[in-house]
Amino acid sequence: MKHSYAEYVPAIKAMSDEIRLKIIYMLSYGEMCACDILEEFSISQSTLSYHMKILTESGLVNGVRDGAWMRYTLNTERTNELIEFLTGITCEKEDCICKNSNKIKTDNPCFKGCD
Amino acid sequence: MKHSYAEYVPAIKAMSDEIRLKIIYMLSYGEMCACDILEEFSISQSTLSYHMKILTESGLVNGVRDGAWMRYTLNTERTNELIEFLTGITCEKEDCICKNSNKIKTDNPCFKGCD
DNA sequence: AGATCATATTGACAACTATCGATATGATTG
DNA sequence: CAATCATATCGATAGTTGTCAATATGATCT
Repeated sequence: MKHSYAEYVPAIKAMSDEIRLKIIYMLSYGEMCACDILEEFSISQSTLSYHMKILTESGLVNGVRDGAWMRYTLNTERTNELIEFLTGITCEKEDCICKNSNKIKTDNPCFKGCD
Repeated sequence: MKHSYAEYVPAIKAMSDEIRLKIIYMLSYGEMCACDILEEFSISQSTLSYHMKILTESGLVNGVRDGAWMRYTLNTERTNELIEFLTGITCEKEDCICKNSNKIKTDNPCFKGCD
């Protein structure tokens, strides 16, 4: 497997913040505009804008203008790619999730594999 | 699903660095001592020690003393848990990896699911 | 015990991050 | 077009990060 670690660093960095992690989770339920996201946090509007920029520039989140609003969605293609990457680099050998975690195996119809 | 985002932030942060990502990948192939890891990078010994501390304190990596050496292994239970968490928060709805990525589904015997 | 090897800690420092209030931009609405 | 609403950018600032050289600790081996 060929990995370009540096390529994924900005996306991982984008996820390494509690606020941004929550935003990702919120967006996993569907599209939201900035003002709706803002309501969920006690941060200033400029701070949210900063976080949204990091999320969109990392590719994890798509933002499109809709009139005065920004409509944000999760870029699930990108998040899936990231999870595949992380699965790949952590899951090479014997202790792999694919052999040892029956929990996710039985609970989830999604998890596909490691290598 | 109940998430404690803050709980995972240190581990994600630990992965948000190219050097540490590579170390994780190297450890996925099996145990290594600090001096072997050091050889793969052009950083000072103290800098590696700093990175290993972040990795072990995040729980992603186990370190045990073996005489003068430190033997490091990947904590796959923890990495699996993290991947399950990330899968969970990004994979709630329609565009989930479980429905759309045939690649990982067919390639990998591991990926289990989302929710 | 003294020398040596492997790793950790310390102190310094430049770069980066998260935050805010203030201000700017861009769109909508009267 | 003026007012207003939604979002972005700017400047300042405190805190965090990654790095190194120097030093300390801890183990091994004469």
